[in-house]
Amino acid sequence: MEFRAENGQITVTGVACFNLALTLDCGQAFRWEQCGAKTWRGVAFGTPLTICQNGDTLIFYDTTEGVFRDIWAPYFMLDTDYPAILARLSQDPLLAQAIEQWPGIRILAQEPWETLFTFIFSSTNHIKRIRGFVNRIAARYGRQVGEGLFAFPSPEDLKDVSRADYRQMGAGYRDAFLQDAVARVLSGKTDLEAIKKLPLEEARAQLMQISGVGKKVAECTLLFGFQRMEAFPVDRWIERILRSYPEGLPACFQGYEGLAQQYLFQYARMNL
DNA sequence: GTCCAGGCATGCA
DNA sequence: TGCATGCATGGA
Repeated sequence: MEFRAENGQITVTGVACFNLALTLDCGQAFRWEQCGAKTWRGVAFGTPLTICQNGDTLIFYDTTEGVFRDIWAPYFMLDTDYPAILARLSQDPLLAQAIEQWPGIRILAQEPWETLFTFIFSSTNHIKRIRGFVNRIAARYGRQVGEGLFAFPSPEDLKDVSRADYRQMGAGYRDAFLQDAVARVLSGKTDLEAIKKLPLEEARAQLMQISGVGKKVAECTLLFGFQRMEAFPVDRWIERILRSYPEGLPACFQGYEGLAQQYLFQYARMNL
């Protein structure tokens, strides 16, 4: 990855296999808004960002080299060799088709807590509604970090939020789930830092101790929040597309099932 | 009005 | 272990 810093912005050139709009809007993250033809605005790790893509060039506005190195390069996985990974996934004909149709979807390295919380809310919800709820939560309980921009609230920030509060904000029956997640993390019963280091099976089992977290939400948390590329969330859409794989997942997915899953998710939502 | 959504917990066989 | 059902809500 090559980049240069000037005038308070970072310009990264020669970025291969990257589609900013698809990556920010494919249903893995819910806090990015399009604010121009090629420009998006959002917050991650308590840090606001405006970002623009022009071909294979990315421009990060109002940031510094330090913040770029510490937060945004890892968040967008700019050092990951996507061309090599996608070439391998393309050995599968259906995935090759999905990649050709929607090239440049990347996995975002999101915060574990935010990922866990938002995917607990995601069950039997549309992506649009998830976005609305998550942004309401951030605006009400998160620290303001810019004009109309809020950090996602920490478990500490949410410690006094009642079930009635969650209901009032539209959580529906998931109110108790969200409260349980906050309580477990605050009490240390769920240790997200420790889970990060566990083997996949154990990490999943730990997450599933939280009420409202089943296998699918756990896999989403592992994939999007812990960068476990071998995690494979199965929702209603993936369930449908799995009929195309009666023998199970192809060997070429090995180690990157989660990235393959994100392409299949896009393919299924747009084509089925 | 009807159907559905990045599911899960629970009860029952 | 596997299947059926209820769950809140708003977008399409």
